[in-house]
Order: sequence, then structure tokens, then C-alpha cells
Amino acid sequence: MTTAAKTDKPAREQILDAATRLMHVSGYRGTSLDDVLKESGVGKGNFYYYFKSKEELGYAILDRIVQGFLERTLAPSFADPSHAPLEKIQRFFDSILESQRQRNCVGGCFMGNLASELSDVHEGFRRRLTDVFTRWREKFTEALTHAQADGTLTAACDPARLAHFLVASLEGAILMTKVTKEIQVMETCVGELKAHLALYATGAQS
Amino acid sequence: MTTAAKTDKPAREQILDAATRLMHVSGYRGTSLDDVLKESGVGKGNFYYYFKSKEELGYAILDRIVQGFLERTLAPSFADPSHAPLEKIQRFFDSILESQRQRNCVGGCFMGNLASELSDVHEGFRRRLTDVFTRWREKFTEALTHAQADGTLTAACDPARLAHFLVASLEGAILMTKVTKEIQVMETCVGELKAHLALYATGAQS
DNA sequence: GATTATGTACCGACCGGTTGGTACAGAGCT
DNA sequence: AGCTCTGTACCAACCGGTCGGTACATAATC
Repeated sequence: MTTAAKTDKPAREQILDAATRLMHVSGYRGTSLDDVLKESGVGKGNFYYYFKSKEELGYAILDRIVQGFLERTLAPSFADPSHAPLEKIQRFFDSILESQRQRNCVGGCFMGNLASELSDVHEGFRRRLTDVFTRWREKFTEALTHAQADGTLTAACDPARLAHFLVASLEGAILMTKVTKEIQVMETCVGELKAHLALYATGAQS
Repeated sequence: MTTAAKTDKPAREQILDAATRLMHVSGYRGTSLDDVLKESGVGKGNFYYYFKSKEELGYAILDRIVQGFLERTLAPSFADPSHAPLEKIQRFFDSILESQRQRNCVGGCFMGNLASELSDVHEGFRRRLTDVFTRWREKFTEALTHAQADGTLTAACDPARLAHFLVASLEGAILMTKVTKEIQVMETCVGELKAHLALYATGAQS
């Protein structure tokens, strides 16, 4: 029973967890090292043993978020081979809607927030963020191309362009939900996005 | 020829101009009072003569931005009675695209940036921002309702929902353009948005 | 009309607190 | 002993904000 009932995770993880939590709602600049230290219960010397700067901590967090997003959010929606590609995209929409509901419209999209905060003032973050959004978009493009191949999506549409639009619209929807604090905004946008997809879809579905 | 070739604007305007410029690219937290003071050439004592806090400066800037947006960006696109309502919306899309091009994809949307940065940590800003986005949306809703009335928009669509989606998508498009620094992203999204509108449009258009 | 007050506009020094970051001594394990 | 960790004291720079004071135009007083 030393001091507190702390989780026995290694300090590095503890820092990462705390910082992720804080930066998700307060942003990069809005979260101080001291905040992170207090939240994680880790000393300053220890922090600088694992990270050589706040910037590097930011990179580490972003990398982890990105990995989690790609592997635990994006991939699962597209993994199941028993669904049509367009349905996979719709399923992904729903998973994002659900995550916003669970978070009570707080925090928004970590990557989107960082993009808004740092794109114009920090090239390193900007490049990393561009990479994620590109990979995300590519996943969409891929699915849309498949849909074209199996005839559920009209050949008239450009998968790459449509993918760009879908990602952007989702980010915008998350942002507007974060401001208004009304989950219906997200629901509406997801619904409209599905309609947009249906615009290009042939009647071949279900 | 005293000291420098200064503009003769009142100090308050000078502060507002400088702060707006700085905060548009660096955000609210990323812009310090000293930065604003140096940029505007105004002394600190004078600053606190006009504004009682940095927060109040932020409010003043946002208010001015909002007013400018409503009067000089939104209203003009919808003023001309010689166009159909759907064309007015499309014209507004184009004006946003153009402004992003002029800014070289830097800065993004001032209101969107502030929304992302402060919505979860500052209720005052959140409320003001919700108000602007609502007014923006209402302008869209209004036009869409008119379009329904004159038969260019199908009765099947819900103007309020569609308006929500259009605003959100535009914000997302601006954000993605800011990250990627590629104006084509904005062009693509605007194009897709027009297609989305066309989805609900009857063939009555020109 | 000279003098005394008053209000506005302005400045830069300074304040306490916080920032990101460092130095370093020690603890615990192998 | 020698390595990996960890806590603490400390730093300069910077943060938003306060302070005392100045310059000057106008108004009130005699």
C-alpha cells in the first residue's frame, strides 16, 4: 500500500495514456507537461527519460492514435468479406457515429483537432497528419473501386475524388458535432453521406 | 516624419487587425499578447485600456469575423434575386473555394479553427460559434426551402438536414485542404457537394 | 485669459505564476 | 559495480495581467 492504488503499467504507457486523454480535449498547446505529469503520477525526470521533448511526446501519441485508428477502427469495418464494399463504408460511418455518441460529443477527432491546431505552424505534425488522412482515404478508394468492379457502384464516379469527399465530410461532421454538442448533427450527416453514396450506387444492393 | 510610417488607424483597430491575422494561423492559445502587441505596435497599457482581458479580445475578434462573414461572404451570395436558390448556394461554395485559393490553403476557417480548439474547454466561445454556424445553416435552409417552393428541389428532401450536412462538409473540406495544402482537395469537395445538391434537384434547372 | 481640473489615450517596467527543459542524486535490480 | 529507472530541486523564458506615470485635449473655475 504505497501512496496510491496505481495501475502497474510501465511509466511510459502511463504518460502516453494521460497525455492522450488530456490532449484529446484540450489540444496540444492546451495541455502542459505538468498537467500530464500530475495526471499520470510520473515525475519530471522520469518523463524526460522516456521522451526528449514535448514535441516527441506529441509524435508518440499521434503515432499511437494513428495505429489504433488504422487497426482498431478502420480495418475491422473493412475486414469482413461477407459484406459488399459499399456496406463496409457505411458500417465505418456508423462506427464513427457510435464513438462520438459514447464520448458525448466531447473531444471530436484527435487527428482532426491536431490538424486544425498545428497544420499551419508545425510542418512535422502536418506531414504525419496528411499521411493518415491519405491512408484513410485510400481505404475508401479501394472499397469504392471494388464496388465498381462488382457493379454496385456506377462506373461514372471517380473513387479517389469521392473518397476525398467522404473523409472531409466525416471530419466536418465530427467538428460540427463537437461544437453543437448535439449527436443528431452527426446522425444527420452520416445519413446524408449514405444518401450520397446511394447516389452513385446501382440498384444492385441487397 | 516622426519615428515610423504608421497607419493612422485607431489603436483598437490596429490591435484587432493584428490579432486576427496572428490567431488565424496560430490559433487562440498559440498567439500571445506580446505577439499581438509587437505586431500592432501598441503598448501593453494601451491594450488593457481597450480590452479587459485576452478572452475579451478573442470575443471582439470573433464578433468582427462573424459579422464580416455574414455580411460580406454569406449575404452577397444570396442577395442577387436574378438567380435560382440552388445556384446561390453553389455560388457560395465557389466563393469559399476562392478564398482558400487566395490564402494558399493557409489558415483554414477562422471559426472552424476556434471551434476545434475551444469548444470543449471554453463554453463562451462554444456558444458563440454554435450561433454562427446556426445562422449560416439557416441561410442554407432558407434557400433550399425556396428551391422546394419553386420546384427546383424535390419535396422528398429535408432542407434543415441537408443544410446541416452542407455546412459540416464545407468545414471538413476546408480543414482537409489546410492539412494537405492542396487546393484540389477543396475543388473536389465542392464539386462533390454540387453533385450532392443535384441529387435532390429536379431537371428544372437552366 | 490664465489656471486648475478632468478624461482619454498611451507607454514600458514589473508581478506572480507557469512554461518546457535540465541537473543530479539516489533507488532498485542484475 | 553498473545499468535502468525515478524523484526533486532548479532554471530561464514566457505567460496574462497590473502598475505608476505621461502627453494632451477639453472643460470648469477664478
